[in-house]
Amino acid sequence: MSEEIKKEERSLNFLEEIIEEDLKTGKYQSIVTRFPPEPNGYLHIGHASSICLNFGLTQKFPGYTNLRFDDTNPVTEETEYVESIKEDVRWLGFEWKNERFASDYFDNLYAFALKLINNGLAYVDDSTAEEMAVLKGTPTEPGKDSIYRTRSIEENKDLFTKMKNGEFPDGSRTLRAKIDMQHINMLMRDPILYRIKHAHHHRTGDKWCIYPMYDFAHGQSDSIEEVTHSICTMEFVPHRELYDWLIKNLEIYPSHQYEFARRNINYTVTSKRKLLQLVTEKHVTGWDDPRMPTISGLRRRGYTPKSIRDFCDRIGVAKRDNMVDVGLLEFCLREDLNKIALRRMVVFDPIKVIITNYESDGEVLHSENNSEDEKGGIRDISFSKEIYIESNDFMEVAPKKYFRLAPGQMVRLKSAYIIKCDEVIKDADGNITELHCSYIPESKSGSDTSEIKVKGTLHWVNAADAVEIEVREYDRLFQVEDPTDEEGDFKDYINPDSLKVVKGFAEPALKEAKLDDRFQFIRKGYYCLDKESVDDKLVFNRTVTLKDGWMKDQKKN
RNA sequence: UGACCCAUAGUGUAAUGGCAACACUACUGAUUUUGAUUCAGUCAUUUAUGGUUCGAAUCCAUAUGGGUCAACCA
Repeated sequence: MSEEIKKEERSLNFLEEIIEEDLKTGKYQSIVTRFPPEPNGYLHIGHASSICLNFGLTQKFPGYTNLRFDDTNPVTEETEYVESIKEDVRWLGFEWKNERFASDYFDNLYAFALKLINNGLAYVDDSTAEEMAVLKGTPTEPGKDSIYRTRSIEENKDLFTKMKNGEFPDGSRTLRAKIDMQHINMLMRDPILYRIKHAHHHRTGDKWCIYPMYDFAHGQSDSIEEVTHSICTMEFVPHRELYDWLIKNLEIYPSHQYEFARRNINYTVTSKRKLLQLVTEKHVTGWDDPRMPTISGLRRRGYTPKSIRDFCDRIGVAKRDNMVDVGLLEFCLREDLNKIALRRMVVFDPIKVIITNYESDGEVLHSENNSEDEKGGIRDISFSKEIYIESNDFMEVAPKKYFRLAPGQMVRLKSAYIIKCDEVIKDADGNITELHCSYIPESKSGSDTSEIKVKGTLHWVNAADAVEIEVREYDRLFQVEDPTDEEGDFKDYINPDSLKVVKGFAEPALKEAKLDDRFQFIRKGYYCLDKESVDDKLVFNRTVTLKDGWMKDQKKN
């Protein structure tokens, strides 16, 4: 209830305001949005923002959202990407009303082109790409008309038909809109509508050898689907004039384009071209490498859909350039994981502890799966005379306010007993080999009558049945906030320590881990099973560390 | 050297002519069988200058700064 109120009270973003106004004035009874990926790469965190926006709008207001693949360039697009995109959108928690492809509309688009030709608003140009570039002018100089601009309607029709019929080689001719070569907006200087590409299309096969350009497909597809609010990023602002020109001259359903600023996140890149480079040049293991900002990478890393949706919600939408701190993404992640992750104990860099006064063969203790979740239940953990603790949880010479184990100092073993360090055992070279401790029998977790107060609680594992696991510790992929803004190649700034593979000794309960489980290795971080994990070699990914105030203090001093 | 877009704490978003708000980060402190979580507190004269107005982050003008536009990519 209180959450609902909070939602209602939250102010609208500029797109929601536009929509609310459109609904209020009766311009629309309901709205239609679309998420329009090109199937030439995997979706990344930037797309998640667009997905949440487009689908979120039609959850908030009456209407629906289509998934439409912008597949007008057969040489770069593949079915593999279509499938991954669908999987990612679903995983994020959204369902589209209609699944469409721009290629579904190739016949309509061809007819639209004919209509423009018939109205004297499009012509076939025989210029080469180089000639066209010269005639196009520059942002500060007007362009010049092509000599083919004045062809007759009949000739244009004939030539365009022959283009379609495959009578010309690639690149030899284009169909262009006849607008204004002097136009201040470069996109209005007779933009190319169709180009010849004798290429196999992932859906239409070899039916076509001419393919429409983005500007002659996107807005038209919007219009065919009666999309009311076509939302795209700011770099398309100059395209809007052409978008509107085509809709007006084609006399088709008037969809409208609105632009927002794409979200940038520091310490990563979100450009398909750059991500593709990271994959093909093997800087990462693949599109779903847990260091990648792709949806599939984040998924494998252990991010939850909820945390990503929450992140997109929190960063909002506006029109100004931005660089969002990846720390916010991690905050959203931790917030969700804290509530759902199963607590487990794993020791990474073990040091043996012998509990000298523990006489029993061992016992089974109990620990809550998640102290944040009353319904999370408890699990068994075995305890005995020999255990491992983290070697950096012990210091022979402890500084002030060190709450961990040190000679003569007491700590609690999580869900077990309070122990005191009596003796430090070393080898001939002076390296610590084990610690001899004594335990307080009355301090057993849950039935503590010792009245001893300790400041520190350590995680530990039972030496006898600890399971060795592999842990992949991931860190940010880049060393600088904005790799594309630095001198030289962005790849020069890749963090060489973005992956560290370490060993861990886990409590046996982790053998039951499933791919969808989320764990918190107590006092360490959040982890999940990796898809490469097998029964006799468990592999975990570190999703994100726990916040570490102690470490921060240490670094300051 | 044109056109267009943008400018509010370190970061991201609010305030729609009337007390600059929320979240993250950072810093203090409390609680804690995770140095986590949780809780409490601290951190801005809204890019600049001028104008309109009883009153401006908001409207106007100019400047400054950042971004976009010259693919047969999307």
